[in-house]
Amino acid sequence: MEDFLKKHIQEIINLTDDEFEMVASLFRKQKFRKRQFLIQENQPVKDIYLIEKGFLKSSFIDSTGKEHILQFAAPNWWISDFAAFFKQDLSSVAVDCIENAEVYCISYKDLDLLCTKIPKTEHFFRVKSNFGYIALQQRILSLMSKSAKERYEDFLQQYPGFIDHIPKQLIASYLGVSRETLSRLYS
Amino acid sequence: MEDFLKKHIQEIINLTDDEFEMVASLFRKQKFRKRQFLIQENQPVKDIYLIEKGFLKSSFIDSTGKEHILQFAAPNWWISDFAAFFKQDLSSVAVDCIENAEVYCISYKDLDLLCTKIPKTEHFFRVKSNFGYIALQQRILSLMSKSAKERYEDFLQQYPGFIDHIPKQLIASYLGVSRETLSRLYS
DNA sequence: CGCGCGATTGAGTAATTTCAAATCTAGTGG
DNA sequence: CCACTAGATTTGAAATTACTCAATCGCGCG
Repeated sequence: MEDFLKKHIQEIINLTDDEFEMVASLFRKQKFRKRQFLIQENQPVKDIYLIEKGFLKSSFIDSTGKEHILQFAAPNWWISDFAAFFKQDLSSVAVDCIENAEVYCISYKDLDLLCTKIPKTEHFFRVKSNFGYIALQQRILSLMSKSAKERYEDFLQQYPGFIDHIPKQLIASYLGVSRETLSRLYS
Repeated sequence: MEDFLKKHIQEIINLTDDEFEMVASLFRKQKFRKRQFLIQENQPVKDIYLIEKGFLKSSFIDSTGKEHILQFAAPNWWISDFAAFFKQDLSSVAVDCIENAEVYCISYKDLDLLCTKIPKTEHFFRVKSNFGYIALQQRILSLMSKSAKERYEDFLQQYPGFIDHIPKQLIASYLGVSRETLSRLYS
């Protein structure tokens, strides 16, 4: 039934059926429509979300009103305002749907409970966090050492499935350039 | 004896004396001198390092030969080529000392062992990883949404202890601007 | 004292932004 | 099925920002 969840977790750890029962019981399934917000600015962040279907983004509006994309999320990716979630603070980042989406979510309390009851799940989330860290580090290096064109080509190569689902202006914002500049890269 | 290590870990988890014995037995203490490398490019990365004394940096040399600072590390900070370490791959990042340093290090195998034997330590490293992720996310936002001057002022405010230990040209590289630009900010 | 390292300054150049307008496209309601 | 519209992309031109290259300056350490 919760086949998606099971497969996702078993890419990293092995769980018994009983253990998985507990895991599944702590996740809730939710559906959202395009342009709908999962998290808006300045609100408590209860959950982190694992995407089963659809595309989402997390973004930050700066003091001049410009939107900066922190993250895209495709199926099998996690998304939230992780800073606010882990510090149990108010959000400074918004999360919304680029396409209709179906997600599994888990609350801070339940995540904590899960990690305490089943240490293997704590391992799962440590590994996920490590890889998230590594990905962000790569992105910082890319922002600092590469031209807009190189960053765009790397993006296309690294996430070939994204281009068909995400408007170019959002990709521009993710890459840290204006949409005009991105548009001019191949002209 | 390993008082530093104990204090550092107990900021996040509580360990019994026996548990701490095991922890301490898996860390090794090392000393390095200014300009000495802990990790050089294209080598296996055996360890991650917790700084007791001194200042270090991790940096990446791009295709044009320019150095980009990924991270500084002061006492109580961890440093390594985390990407290479967690993927057990060759380093693409170098780690070296800005000042003479004393560090505790632990190998991949021992870290794994520790997390398996004492689940609380896995929690410790998950929390550390989460906070590392959050810090990198903040840095990405800063790189994308702020001017060089704002980034510099944020840096000074966020890490007031660093300015006395780290040459401005390295700070410039960390902030993603040329040393000349940083020098011109207040003129 | 001299050398190496770090910081500064100047001038010209390259890259990207901003603002404005035009064009293209996909989805929606009639 | 078409027309309309909002969203997305492209293009142009001017302005801005930061970079590069080069030279100079300052200083602490051996």
